[in-house]
Amino acid sequence: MDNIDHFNLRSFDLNLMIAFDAMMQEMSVTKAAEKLRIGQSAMSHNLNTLRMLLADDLFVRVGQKMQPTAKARALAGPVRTALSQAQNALHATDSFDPQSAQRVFRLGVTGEMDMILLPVLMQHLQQQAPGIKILSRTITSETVDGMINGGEIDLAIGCKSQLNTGHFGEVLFNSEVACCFNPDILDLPLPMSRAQYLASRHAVLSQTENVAGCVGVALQGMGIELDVVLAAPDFMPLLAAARNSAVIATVPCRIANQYAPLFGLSYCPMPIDVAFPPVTMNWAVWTDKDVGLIWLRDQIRAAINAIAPDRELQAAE
DNA sequence: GTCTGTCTCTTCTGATGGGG
DNA sequence: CCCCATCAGAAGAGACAGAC
Repeated sequence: MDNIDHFNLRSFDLNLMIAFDAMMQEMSVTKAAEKLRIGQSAMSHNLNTLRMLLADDLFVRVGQKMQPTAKARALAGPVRTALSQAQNALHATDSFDPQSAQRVFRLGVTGEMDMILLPVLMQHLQQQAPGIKILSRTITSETVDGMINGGEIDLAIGCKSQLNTGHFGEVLFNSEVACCFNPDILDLPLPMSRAQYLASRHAVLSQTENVAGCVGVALQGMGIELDVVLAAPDFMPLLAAARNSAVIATVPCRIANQYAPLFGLSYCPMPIDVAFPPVTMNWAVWTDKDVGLIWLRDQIRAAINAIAPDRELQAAE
């Protein structure tokens, strides 16, 4: 604690970190102000103060939205962790020792997070909490409310930003997708063009009865029809299909980065700019008094931060 | 050492203008 | 038209000096 620069911290109001965190979640001065129950001008002033203190624009206006700069994105994780730790220090009424704790945590995760988060999270837990066990349950946007309300799962991680009242939630990262294909079967360049993407046949994720999947539905909203020939609730069948047939598997960038090379697939960013729902973490209000679960929540944040951001995706053969 | 009055600074709101 | 930045003014908190 002796090396903390109290002089600099004196000029940095903790509320500015809260304002920054709200901006990262809302990507809008107006919405962030509403979230913190202050006026838009006060929020704008907070942002301006942050810009001066950190010598960076932090958020730049692009059309109707505020886009975070590289520095803002780099600060997002550490700021959220610091706020969480401060909150824990103020509210914790019990103690939790990860090294000695013996406990089973029940995580509700979507297929995507199953494959992205759990390998990294387990690596963290093996080192820091050898007595902790994870019971992973598959969730969908339809089942998550009932499972978290019924106590079947402790935390829910996936693509659903709003649960019923009585829950806390936060955005972990924004979903971006990549196109994976077998270069021995499909003669496509890297990166492929929008026209080449639309002229191909597709394998997409779908957790509903709709064969168009979340990608097809998002494109339908833009007036674009995708030729979907395979819809599956998990990503492995999509990548396997792309390996064996002339289809493009559209999957989250993190999945493409980690798993496309294992299937011998080439991949590149999706050539159409589509806004998908962000990946979120949700938990019931009562769990906020559970220091063990708060600790796990912070481990999940750390694991997410340890995974390369989607924006780093480059076309790869 | 404690209390009180005054000044200064910070942060807020509401109004308004400008950019996309 | 929506949203952000900026300005003027108000309110509250903190710093400081003087009185007791």
